[in-house]
Amino acid sequence: MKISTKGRYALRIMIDLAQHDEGEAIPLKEISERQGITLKYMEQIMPLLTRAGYVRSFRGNNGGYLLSKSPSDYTVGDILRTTEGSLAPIACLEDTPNRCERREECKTLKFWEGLWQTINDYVDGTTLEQLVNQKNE
Amino acid sequence: MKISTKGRYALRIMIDLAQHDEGEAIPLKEISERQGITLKYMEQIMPLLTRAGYVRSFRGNNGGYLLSKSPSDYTVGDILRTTEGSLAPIACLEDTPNRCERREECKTLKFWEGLWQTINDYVDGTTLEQLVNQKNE
DNA sequence: TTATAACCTATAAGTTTACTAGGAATAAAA
DNA sequence: TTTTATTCCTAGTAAACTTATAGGTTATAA
Repeated sequence: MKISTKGRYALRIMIDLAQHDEGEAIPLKEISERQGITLKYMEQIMPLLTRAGYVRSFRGNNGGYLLSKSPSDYTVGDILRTTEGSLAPIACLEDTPNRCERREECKTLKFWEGLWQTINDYVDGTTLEQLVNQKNE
Repeated sequence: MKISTKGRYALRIMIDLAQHDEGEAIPLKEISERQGITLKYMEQIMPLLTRAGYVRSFRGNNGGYLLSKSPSDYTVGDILRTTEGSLAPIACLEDTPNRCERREECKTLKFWEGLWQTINDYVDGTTLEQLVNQKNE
């Protein structure tokens, strides 16, 4: 029951982009050095965020990435679902043909649906801006 | 971000034990047939529940398992944590030496702690009895 | 004594995770 | 126009994890 590095890194990358936004595209190389995440692995994560419209990418010299919206307009849930996929705790809940033949008599299905809902509510209740402004004691 | 079969099966096994409890030990073979879970795999899951004191096991002829408490005395969280391990969504949260050297400056740690808490609260808010009495529409 | 059942340990196939690698496309700057 | 810096795309891969199988040992009621 773990969030993978894809989701965790994506969150840190988005925070980094928010913190260092001065209007100029930020290359992954910079983020890689600050965050200690390998460039090549980040290159695999970023297209997910680009395709979702969460960042704008600029190729070529002086290229890099910029957030497309204000940090307050992203929920953490948006970012996690885009990179991790669905946060459903069991495959049965997804549309995909993972349905169980015991579905009708399943005593646990509603419980799992509730957990899924609870997780989604929580992750959608925090914005990227709130994380950026997070103070550490 | 998925619950594994260990946790899901354990829950179904506990429900099955509750539903068929008539004072006599229930052998895994019966549960296996009803639930469509292989006997050998269940044999690996049960000792976790036995050691946790959640079921009493009886070896030998006419042996099997019985719940040690009333279904209302188990939360789903108890059962899942016993079989799945901690429900922490990232390893950083656990005591184990998974701590990150960026811990002090981490903007996301509190968020993950909150998710963990939210998950634990939810799974501890449902009892085995409630699942047994679950009606399906 | 036999049958039945839990218990224990090892192994193995399949899947996922977390990368690594190499090159193609793009675009600013020299 | 050439160089340099960057994203993008696809493939490969080692390690870990999941989901079992398999075989044998121990315990106990009939």
